[in-house]
Amino acid sequence: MSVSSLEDLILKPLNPRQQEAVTHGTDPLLIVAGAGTGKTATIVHRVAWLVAHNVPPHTIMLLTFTRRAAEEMVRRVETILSRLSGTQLPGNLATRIWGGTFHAIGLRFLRMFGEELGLPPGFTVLDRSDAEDFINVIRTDLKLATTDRRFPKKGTCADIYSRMVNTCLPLRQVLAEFFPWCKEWHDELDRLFREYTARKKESATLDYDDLLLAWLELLNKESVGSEIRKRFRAILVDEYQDTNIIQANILYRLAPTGDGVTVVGDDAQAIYSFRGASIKNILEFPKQYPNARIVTLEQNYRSTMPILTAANAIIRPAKEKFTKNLWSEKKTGEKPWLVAALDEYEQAQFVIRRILEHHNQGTLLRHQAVLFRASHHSLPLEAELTRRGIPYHKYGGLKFLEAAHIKDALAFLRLAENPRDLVAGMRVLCLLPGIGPAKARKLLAACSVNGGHFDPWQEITPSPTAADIWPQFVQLMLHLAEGKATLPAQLHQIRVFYEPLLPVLYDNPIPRAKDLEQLEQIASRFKDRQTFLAQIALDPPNSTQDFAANPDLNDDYLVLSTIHSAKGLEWDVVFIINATDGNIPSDMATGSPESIEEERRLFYVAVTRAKRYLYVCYPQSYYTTSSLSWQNYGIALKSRFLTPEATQCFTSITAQSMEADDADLPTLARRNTAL
DNA sequence: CTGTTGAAATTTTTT
DNA sequence: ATTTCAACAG
Repeated sequence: MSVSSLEDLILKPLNPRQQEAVTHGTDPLLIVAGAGTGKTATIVHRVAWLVAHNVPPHTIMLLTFTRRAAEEMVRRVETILSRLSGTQLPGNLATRIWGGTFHAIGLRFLRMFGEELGLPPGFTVLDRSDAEDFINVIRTDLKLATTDRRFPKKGTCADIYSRMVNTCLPLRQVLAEFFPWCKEWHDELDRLFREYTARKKESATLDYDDLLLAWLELLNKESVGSEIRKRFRAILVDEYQDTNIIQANILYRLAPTGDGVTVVGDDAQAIYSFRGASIKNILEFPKQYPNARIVTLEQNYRSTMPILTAANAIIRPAKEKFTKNLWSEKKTGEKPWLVAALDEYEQAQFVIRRILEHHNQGTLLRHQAVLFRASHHSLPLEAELTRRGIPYHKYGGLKFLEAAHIKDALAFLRLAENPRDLVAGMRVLCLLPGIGPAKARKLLAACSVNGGHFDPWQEITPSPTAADIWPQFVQLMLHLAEGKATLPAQLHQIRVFYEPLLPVLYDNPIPRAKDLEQLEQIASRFKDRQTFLAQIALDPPNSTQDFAANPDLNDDYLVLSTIHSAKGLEWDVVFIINATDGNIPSDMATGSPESIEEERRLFYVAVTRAKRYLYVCYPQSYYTTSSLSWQNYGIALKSRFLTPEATQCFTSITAQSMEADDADLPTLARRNTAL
């Protein structure tokens, strides 16, 4: 096939603006892509275009926000190219394009060149909760729990630390701006963080933030930096509005001239400033790269016009820099609904009723989603869904891997991989009867000498209570450290040792044991332990609790998601619940004008997820669920973002008026028999 | 030093 | 409802 007809085929499905972006040359390119304007398609086709123009896949880097996004894009590029050329492309593209999150790709380079920074080859990655545990260990060591006032919780400490790193601001300023209630602890926190940094080095562990910092450091090294730079001819960054300063620096160090750089984003959808993301990155891209070209995509392919009108009205009061006005060819459609409910219970009833009605009319459950600001907002709804046997998957909530017993099992593996890993070591050792934090510390000190080995443990009997189990434990660790067994076999051995401990350690040992089996299953898909551990730290699989009452429905489930986790996704029917002032915007974010602006964008992101039907619901009062509750506001108002102008774009109703007798409420079971 | 119990405090979103 | 901390028994 000739190049020109290949070009035609790549460009054919695209609109003129998208084509412009796809065919753009090597000067830096900023694609300002409004919600639903075919951003992913544009990136995918641009990569395909590059490959078709003899840019070798292994010289293309595709940086995305989630691992899943990267995988999907690379897969789509592959599909396009193989369909168009009619032949199989040389090699497996997916493995040849450098696709992944900043963190994942950073890790890849650190595995290759980490020694240049003095990183030991077996270093392990701490996920968020590991980092918290680590901080907690140090916090008790430093005896920061004084009696007069309470020290911030480990999670808050980790938040503060991470914010400090990702925004490159001094601790004092971070506290003043984002954690004013912790200001008085400045000196203690400072000591804590210094110690944390030092101990991470000692234990050969990197947290998420370190992955970025170390990657940047690598790029700043003359030899490695140029070695990495010369490997790449094209670098594409998705969701650029949600990158932070370090990430922008990484990009700059990867391609100082901006040659071959494409960034894609939407300043109206910047919602990750709590993670240190800086909207300046996208706004100042044209300044940083003066020869940059800007292409704006405004034609929306996702939603109907009435939904877009509402979305445009919601974002209008924001001070967007790259003004966009989304439009669609789908002129007709139902106006979105603004639903007032008496309380959360009535809201849940309404939502479920509507979901079932849409389902009856042929919309699968998985094409419908309920979105909310904070993970716990969905709890009343979940209770009701469970009661009625409606299956759902929740995203952004608790992860499968965060369950204590799963973390335990993984800690065995991590410790075997890196005997110096303090968090994993503490975790594993404290599981054994008769061993607490103090003994665990001593034992870890004994085995962390000369790079770390478990041999010294063979000579020790740590305590009478542990006398029985200790030799077995040491055998297990020695065996795992040898690394001869396959990964599933290793996990199996861990299970044999660990499962008998479950009943002593936790309630419900039986379901937990089942989870361990499942973990073994998951592990069988991975080649080696190191990859498995890294993947699982960087990309924890979302727990998919199956509440399916009916096995036929196992493959269809309603989606519940936080708005943050809904980024980039779309559904036919979208419900936004708890759209009250105090939830959207969240009470915790009303401190500064900037954070209120971010909440507005968050609401905008939620609204623009809907393709055909949109319901924005708000309960007018809250239950004072328990007298213990310190949040017992009686009356709630609808979100301040639902201005009169925005409200006009909705049909206002009350949940009650839609609610008929419970008797004619459609049920999943009844409809099921009809299928 | 470990493991348990009860009282007190408690700020969302996630790679 | 959950997490943290202090006090106390073994």
